[in-house]
Amino acid sequence: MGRDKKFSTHDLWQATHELIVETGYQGFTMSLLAAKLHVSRAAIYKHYPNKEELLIDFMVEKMRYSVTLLSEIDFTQSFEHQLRDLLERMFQLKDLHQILGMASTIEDVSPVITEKKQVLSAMHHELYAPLNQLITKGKEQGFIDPARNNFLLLGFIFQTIDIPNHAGLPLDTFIAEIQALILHGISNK
Amino acid sequence: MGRDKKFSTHDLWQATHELIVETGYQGFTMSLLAAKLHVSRAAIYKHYPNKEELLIDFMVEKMRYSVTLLSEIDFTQSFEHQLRDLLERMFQLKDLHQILGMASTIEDVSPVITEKKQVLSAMHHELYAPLNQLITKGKEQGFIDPARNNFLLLGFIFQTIDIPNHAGLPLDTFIAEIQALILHGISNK
Amino acid sequence: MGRDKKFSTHDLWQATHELIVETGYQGFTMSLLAAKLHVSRAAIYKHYPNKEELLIDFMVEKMRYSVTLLSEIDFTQSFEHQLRDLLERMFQLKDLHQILGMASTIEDVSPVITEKKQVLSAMHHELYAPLNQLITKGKEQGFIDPARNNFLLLGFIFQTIDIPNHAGLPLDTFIAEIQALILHGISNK
Amino acid sequence: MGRDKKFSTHDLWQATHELIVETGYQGFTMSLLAAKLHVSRAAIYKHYPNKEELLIDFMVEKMRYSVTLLSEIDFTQSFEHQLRDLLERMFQLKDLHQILGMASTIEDVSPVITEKKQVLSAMHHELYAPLNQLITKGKEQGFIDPARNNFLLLGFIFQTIDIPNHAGLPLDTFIAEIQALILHGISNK
DNA sequence: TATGAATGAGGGTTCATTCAT
DNA sequence: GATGAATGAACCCTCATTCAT
Repeated sequence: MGRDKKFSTHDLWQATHELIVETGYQGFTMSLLAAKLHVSRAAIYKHYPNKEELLIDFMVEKMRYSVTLLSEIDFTQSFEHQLRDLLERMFQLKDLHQILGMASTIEDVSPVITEKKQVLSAMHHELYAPLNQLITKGKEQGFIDPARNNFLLLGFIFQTIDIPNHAGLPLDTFIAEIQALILHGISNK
Repeated sequence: MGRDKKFSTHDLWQATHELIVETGYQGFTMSLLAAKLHVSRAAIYKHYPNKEELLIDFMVEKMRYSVTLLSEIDFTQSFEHQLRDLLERMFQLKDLHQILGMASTIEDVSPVITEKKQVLSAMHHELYAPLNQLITKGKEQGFIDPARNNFLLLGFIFQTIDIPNHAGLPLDTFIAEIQALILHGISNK
Repeated sequence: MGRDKKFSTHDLWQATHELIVETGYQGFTMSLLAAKLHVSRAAIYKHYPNKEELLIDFMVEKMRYSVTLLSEIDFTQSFEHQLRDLLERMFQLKDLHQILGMASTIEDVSPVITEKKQVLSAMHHELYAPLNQLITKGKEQGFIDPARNNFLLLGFIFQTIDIPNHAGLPLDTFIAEIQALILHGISNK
Repeated sequence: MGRDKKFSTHDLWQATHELIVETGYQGFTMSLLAAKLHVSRAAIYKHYPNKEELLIDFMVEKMRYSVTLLSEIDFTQSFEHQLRDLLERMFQLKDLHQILGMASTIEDVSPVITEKKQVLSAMHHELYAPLNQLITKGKEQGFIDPARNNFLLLGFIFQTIDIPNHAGLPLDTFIAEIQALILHGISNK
């Protein structure tokens, strides 16, 4: 019963994803979202009780996907293969990283939000785990100087992945280049 | 003579800078800016006809400063010293880089804005010039493989500089680490 | 077995009554009403074309009941018994009186409404009839000074009945007290 | 400096008073209020940060005035004069009583509201004090049976004052009639 | 000149009502 | 015949901007 839906929850998240990437958190409005979905603003409130909860749920979902994706890495590979594997997966998560950074700016309009923000924060650590694991492995196997600060290396990798592909390289080449930069920087051997 | 101005253009830009770093582009409001200047909102409109133009001009000004700062590098130094010099200067411009990234999100509310955005975009290239020059030098002197794509290397350096200092390293150490990462990546020599 | 029974007009009025007492006219929403009936909002529109008409009809119905109840008084009783009888009946109509007071605030969204509001207004006079009759009787029998204004006495009785029972007296005692106040006011004999 | 005000705080309260009497709490909207003041909705927010605070402040002010007015009664008068005095004062406060009844329905949108609601509640008791005092005096002087419940008598007086003057009696006569009804009810002496 | 006052557009949200299955 | 989905108007509130002193 009831008439056909004009948009599914999946559509909603898809549009949310696009919009948040385009406008950022502060520029994200229900009007724009509704327009993207060709739907009235009110219709969105049938799915989510308010903007904050919509965004938080969206982020949690994305985060869950990210954590899963990164945790599925085969840890038995060689260091270099594992790095390559990781990079490829992180590429799929590209704007996600950006999106998740916005989580902290979501206002605590209800206890539900506060709670979900904490969940999100906790998942952030899970997200780092495989990377940390890889760095540790690199240190153990002599690829990385054990004296180096893990936070710094983590930040370095995250930042490097976000290099914009202004040169328009094919994805494969681009990833290979990124990997080379991460491993050896700009210097000639 | 007229009465004393309550705030100078310099004050205005100072306040704008602080506010934009604190709140981001979308969180930037004329109310907050006026409050920071201890001035009425209306007063700001004596200087600038609207928020967009104020921000664009602010960015152009910052950009001009950045271009100047980077162009003052001593090009006669060795590659490594020049890199270090450059990094230190880029560190001074840190939140600037972030600020300039917002330029594209400024709405084209008038042709003046559109035009100034183009000016800004053009200056972006000037900004890259010293970096590009450095890379070229590196290639000539055999530090960098000449086959490598300049855009990529540029992006790499910009991104690496933006690594957040979560580990809380002292600035000097931090810059040295950044330089090492740029030059050699995470690998052990 | 069969499906759940849908709601009857009686259910509708029952729920309307409860809801309007709980929330008042302005707080009355179709959502709340539908929830009380365990039915979709749309279902209610099968019975009534809009909120106003529903409420007006509800009020007319209640009014009809009230008129009937008050007109069934035995007019052959003594003045005092008749007063007591009347009071007891008016007590049964307590929240009704309150409800009917809201009628004037219903918006004239359609001519039908306007018309029914007039009907309601006319019935108001019928409602007063037994009371008026009683007052007249009281005047004839010397209980009430014939010079007194009937409207005033009517208003007095209506208001007195609406005294809130903050003291928490048992109903019987409460009615007796009300009657005493109506007859003799606060003065000691 | 700045241009002339289109409306003063006094105008605001005047309009608030009228509107709340006309529409009740739930029907009270900022749009209607702004319209009554021939002003934009936004302008009102220069005076009060939100609807609730406006209404609560309005009520507190009215309550303060009421408490003052009632507490200025000369307690040395005879019981009957004091009653008359009180009634006349309560007549001035007529719709106020109705207004204050709405206080409890104001939503607690901020701690400020919650606090002011408590203040209001406390003042309510102050408001009753002179009436209570009068009743006690009446009991002591033999005008009122000491066995009678004070709450009931209070309620009775409040309700009686709210009798609508449908008969259109001149105020003086009307008050005299009210007093007579309070003292002796409808019965002939 | 700088200001306080006012405004209109737009943001989030709710609600009566309509639509289409 | 009842439902879930969708809508538009209206609500409260904020913000960039203009007005008039």
